[in-house]
Amino acid sequence: MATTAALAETAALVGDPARANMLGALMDGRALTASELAGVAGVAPQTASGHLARLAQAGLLAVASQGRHRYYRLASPGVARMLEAIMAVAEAAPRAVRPVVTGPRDAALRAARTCYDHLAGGLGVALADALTERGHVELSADGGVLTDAGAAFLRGLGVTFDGAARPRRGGRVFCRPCLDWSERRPHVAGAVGAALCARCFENGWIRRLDGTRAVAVTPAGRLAFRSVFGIGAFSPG
Amino acid sequence: MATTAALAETAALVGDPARANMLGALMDGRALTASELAGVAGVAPQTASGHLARLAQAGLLAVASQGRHRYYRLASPGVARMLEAIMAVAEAAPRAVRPVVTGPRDAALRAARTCYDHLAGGLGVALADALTERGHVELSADGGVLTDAGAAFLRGLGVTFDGAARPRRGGRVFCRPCLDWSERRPHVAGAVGAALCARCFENGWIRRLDGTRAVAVTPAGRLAFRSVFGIGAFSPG
DNA sequence: GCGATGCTACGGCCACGGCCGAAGCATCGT
DNA sequence: ACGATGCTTCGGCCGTGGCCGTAGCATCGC
Repeated sequence: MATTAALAETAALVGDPARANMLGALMDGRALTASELAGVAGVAPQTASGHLARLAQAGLLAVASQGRHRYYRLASPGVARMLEAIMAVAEAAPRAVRPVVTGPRDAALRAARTCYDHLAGGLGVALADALTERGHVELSADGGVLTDAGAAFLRGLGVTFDGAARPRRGGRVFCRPCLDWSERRPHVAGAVGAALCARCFENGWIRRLDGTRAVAVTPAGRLAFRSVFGIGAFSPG
Repeated sequence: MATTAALAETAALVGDPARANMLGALMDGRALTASELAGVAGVAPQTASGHLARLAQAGLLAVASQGRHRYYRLASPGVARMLEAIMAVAEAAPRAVRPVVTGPRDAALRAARTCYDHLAGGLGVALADALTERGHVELSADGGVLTDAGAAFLRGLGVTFDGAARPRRGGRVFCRPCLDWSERRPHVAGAVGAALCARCFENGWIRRLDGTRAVAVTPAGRLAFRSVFGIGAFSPG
């Protein structure tokens, strides 16, 4: 069976620590230069170059040359989903041998971060809880849906999603649940999650922290999340 | 960041051809013995034993001793989803270098097969199309839902799903869409897909083909799929 | 009890692949 | 035009890990 060979090839690409570091750094959906990726991977530029070429050729990364820089990003949302799925399994693994001291940077990641195109961590889960509590979304392990009330609510916030993601013939707007690796609970992903996240950035409610996936809630955002969603403090862990 | 190390470890486990063959053989949800898995992997028993021990320790496989046999199976649906996600990315890769002669066995797999606990391939997609056409389910890339009419329809067929999977407070029954690697289109997975698949086996509409994931449609099944779902012939490729 | 079967543990062989130094091209700045 | 920067290619070193032969332990059949 030829298909398991392809399975092994793709998995082996992710299975190298240096490449895994690169992919992890790209999971927030941004594009990074080869040098930056060499830095996060902890390898020399020429080593990183080889890794990036392989990842691009395999269709995991897309590359855009711009001046003398080359920007690499995840080739598709499917790649991000794959990485999520692997991390979910890895996280579920018996942790016996790995107490893992979670440093301060890790704490920031757990509090609030982006996950390719949507929000995750404590903030992401709190938003999902608030939306669920008010009947705006319904989530389960198998899927999720944005209710009519939820659609109206988000429209009121100025959140817009392209019509491409909604099923033809006036069906429902689905929102993909994404299992959070730190919270172990689902949060809102898919087109709805991406649009909501984008709006939060536009409104200045959150901003990126240094050069990582972690995001910080601004003072304005703190007010907004409290008044709009009823979120006071969200669990940092 | 410690999390990318776990990502790499898990991916590396899948990234070996022998182990990938084993995992692929287990994707239909059955449990196989160590010897059988050594056979599909094409390695000696002692080599397979080492691989299986590593996969089990990492939480990818569950093992049950029974007499002098040891039965290995996927540890959770999450592992199956991870493998699906990797195969989806691998399948989307530029195929330039790989014309891949699809043998007769491959053709049977493409026509109809199980995917952990539900139906995939030509039959799975045809069922999803029929259910969608009649308004019984709605599917999109981000999620899916079983309509009230669909729930009644499946109840009439004797399909039963446990209440655990349905969200609390009388919400909708979701059905997870699973991107088919051969058809490149979504089919019905999740709790609904699993229950429907189980019912098809119970009714004798389909049966397993030799020792693979492929299934054959019985004469009775051919009649049933035509009369109940309006499926005449489903695409073999 | 005895051999056969299924599985696992150990040891050594070997090769695939990651790593960097050196060198070669592009592009940008002045 | 010149050097500096960013990226890639090539070549060789070396360690990790897959592989099987041999051996050891449990279970089954008679």
